[in-house]
Amino acid sequence: MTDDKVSAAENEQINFGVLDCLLGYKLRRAQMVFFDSFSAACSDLGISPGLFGVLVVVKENPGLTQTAVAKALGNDRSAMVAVVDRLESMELIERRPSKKDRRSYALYMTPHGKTFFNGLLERVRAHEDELCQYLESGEKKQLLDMLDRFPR
Amino acid sequence: MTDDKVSAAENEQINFGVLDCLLGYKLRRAQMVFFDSFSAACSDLGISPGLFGVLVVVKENPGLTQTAVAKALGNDRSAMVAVVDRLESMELIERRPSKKDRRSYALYMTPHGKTFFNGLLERVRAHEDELCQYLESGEKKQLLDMLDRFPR
DNA sequence: TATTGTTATACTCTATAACTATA
DNA sequence: TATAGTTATAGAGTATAACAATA
Repeated sequence: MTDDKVSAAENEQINFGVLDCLLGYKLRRAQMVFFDSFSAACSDLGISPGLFGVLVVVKENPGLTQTAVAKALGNDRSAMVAVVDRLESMELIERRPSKKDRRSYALYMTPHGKTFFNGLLERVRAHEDELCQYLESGEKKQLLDMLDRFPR
Repeated sequence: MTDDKVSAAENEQINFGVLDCLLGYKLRRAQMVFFDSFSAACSDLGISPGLFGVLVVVKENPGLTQTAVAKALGNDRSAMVAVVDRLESMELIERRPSKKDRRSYALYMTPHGKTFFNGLLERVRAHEDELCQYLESGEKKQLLDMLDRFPR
């Protein structure tokens, strides 16, 4: 196939119709970009966006139960089991038996987890800054503010 | 459990730490809200956000191949097979043998598909407007513009 | 050789229901 | 009776590799 003679169907621009003004579609596309970028930056450390969220919440709120972390992040508590298993096997967080309620665990970040998290956070910030180059000064704040307004 | 005496761990506000200023996290949360709203509005019609995207692209670009639609929407062509099967079984689109290339199909929306799409679009617009109540005048345009700038 | 549609496969994520031990 | 963690399970969604037909 030559460069100056490609079929119309291949060369033609796609018409996205109503998708071009649908927030749901644009949010999904943008989120895919961020997801891929995050993965490229952190997958060699074994951390996905979902695992990162759990790490942050456990770090900032030591002693929370699995169910409380799941609720905070909008996940189901059944899905937390494998996540906590994995983060515990990486020795980043630990389950401690709750003293008040023998049904539940209190989650804590380990000392190694805190060190690991510092390096991880550098990667995450770099990935974030990389993508924020497409925003003008002040726009990131506007964007975060708008995204925060959609109710859960 | 009484209302005025709940445990600190349950009542305490969660500290989201760095997540509060990470676009990737906020985009995911917002997208989940839109996804759930879309599903609530359209799932009884058997249409998910992903199927809707395919419908729009086929409607606006009659005659595209499956691979071209997949590329436009950022999906893998192998995933298109089940999607087109389903939309064809709903008699919304149809595969026609391509005249130029006997390997591929040209995709078209059926007359029934066009009628169906009009009703579907009303639902989608209502769902979009419902969520846009949380944005001030002019902000939706700003938001779409910013989301569009992140490169694919 | 390369590409289209297809199949098989697998992996992640997510959601539901049911079980146990505790409350 | 209700809840926490767990398990099993199933459904999306997504990605890879390979194949037959065709280019």
